[in-house]
Amino acid sequence: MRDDYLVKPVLKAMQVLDCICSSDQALSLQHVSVEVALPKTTVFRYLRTLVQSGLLSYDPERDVYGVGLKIITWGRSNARLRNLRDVCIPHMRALRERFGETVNLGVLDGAEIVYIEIAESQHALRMQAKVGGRDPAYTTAIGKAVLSQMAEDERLRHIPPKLRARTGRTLRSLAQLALELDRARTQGFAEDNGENEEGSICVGVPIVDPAGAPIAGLSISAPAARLDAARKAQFASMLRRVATEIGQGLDAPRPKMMTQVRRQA
Amino acid sequence: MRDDYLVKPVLKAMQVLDCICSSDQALSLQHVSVEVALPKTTVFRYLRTLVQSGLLSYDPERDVYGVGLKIITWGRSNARLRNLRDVCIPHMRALRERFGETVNLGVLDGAEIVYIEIAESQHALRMQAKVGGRDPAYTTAIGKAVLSQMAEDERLRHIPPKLRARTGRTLRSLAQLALELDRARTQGFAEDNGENEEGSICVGVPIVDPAGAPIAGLSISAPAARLDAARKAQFASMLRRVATEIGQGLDAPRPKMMTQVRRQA
DNA sequence: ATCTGCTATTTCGCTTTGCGAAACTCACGG
DNA sequence: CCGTGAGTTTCGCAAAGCGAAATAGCAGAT
Repeated sequence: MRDDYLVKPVLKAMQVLDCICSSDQALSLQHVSVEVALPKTTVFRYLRTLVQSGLLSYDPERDVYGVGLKIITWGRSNARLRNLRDVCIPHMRALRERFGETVNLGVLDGAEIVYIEIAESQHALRMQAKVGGRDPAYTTAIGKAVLSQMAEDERLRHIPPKLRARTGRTLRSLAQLALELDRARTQGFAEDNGENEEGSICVGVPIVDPAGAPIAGLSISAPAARLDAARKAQFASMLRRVATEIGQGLDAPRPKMMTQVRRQA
Repeated sequence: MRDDYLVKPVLKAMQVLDCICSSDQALSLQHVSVEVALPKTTVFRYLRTLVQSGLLSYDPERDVYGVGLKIITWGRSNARLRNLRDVCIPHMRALRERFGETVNLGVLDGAEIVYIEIAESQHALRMQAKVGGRDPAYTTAIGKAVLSQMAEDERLRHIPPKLRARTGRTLRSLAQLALELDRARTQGFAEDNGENEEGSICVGVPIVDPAGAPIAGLSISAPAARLDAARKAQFASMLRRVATEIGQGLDAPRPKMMTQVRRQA
């Protein structure tokens, strides 16, 4: 969707917002200004405006801007994902209880997988992804599972032009990746043998909605030491069963809309 | 912080964003336009711009706009809160194991308490607040605990002019509330006897940082049937112990800043 | 105490560019 | 086949966003 309808102040303000929200600490005007490469005055105005809107918080003591609480509220309130999450959580908990390993739910965003729910293993040694965290799609089991369900052209839009190696095992070429995805599609699940994180193995399956679109992926991850071939196969078949069940339990892709207006201006 | 430096396009775009993010379903242009009371054309431009920035998602199939994934990522990445959460979570889990009831962590935002972490009871009958959810400060144990630590003038800025009754028990007058807050301060914990949710009882304590500012509150909630006076007292004393420990474990309120610039423009 | 170098604010005039009414397109559904 | 109601595009005006530069405020250093 290219566009001549972009409002520049908003675009720039969103850059500023992104800069602050992506940082792990509150930032000063100066800092933000150089980071987004916009004039100090401009950034100043945006920061004030964003604070006013409740998206950012301002600490007058230290003259720094941080993430506002409104965003935290929002982060949890995406209907489509909440629905997905609500459906998946019980299954994920059950899988964790049964196998004792971490279960991850992720969706594709551009070329990245975003984890939207995680049921953590109770083992002391466990994978530590975070809800909201991201990994390249092509290095993860979830990502590969989702990609494997896509048509060639669609797929390419979710793979970066340059495959960067995260570990020694990361696939380097598109050809290798295509092969791997084919294999994943035929066998019904994808694997990640330490391609994303050294020593961490994942088995992932796609979740496809009733219309056949792969909208998310489910995986179980564990340290290589705890995951031999037999256990991996067991995980895979269990994941597949769960994923198809979930897929059928999802809203058909045409929910109701626009019943009435609520809030006032 | 009143301001003459507000950029109107940004302000209005944030209204649009808020409208979508606060809704539990994706919304059409038309819908948003009437809800925020801005001309169709204007809203159209903002929506496009926000999609472009990755804050909103667009479903061309149904012509509706929803919350973008970026926001979910952001929601989990507030340094100050993450720090607070990281410190609190183990304690909260421990409390839940020990007492079997739901433990809530909330911070004050304006006149509301926002729950930023919850350790849920395993009882079938349990309180069901959600992370990111909000309640008026003056009706909750966490809110009252936090308010009780504030000076009179500061406090007033976090109490709405009109106290609306959530249940038959909700305090109706500022005088009553002031009395209750005084009691909370002297006894070191606050109570909510079904004032926020019928049949739900809470015990809450403030978490104060090393500088003495009440930055959050911790509470245990349970159905009235499971929470007699003795158990309530037990919870309160345990909560107080935990809260002081947490308070001391927090960053002293003057962290380091602005070491160097990272991302490029 | 004064200076110095930093930062956040404020001013100000230019003209960019955001605005929204109205015209247009397009897909349904009667 | 035309009406209805949605999203999209056009267009000309002047509101208002812009950013250089001047100012103020606050450190720590001299």
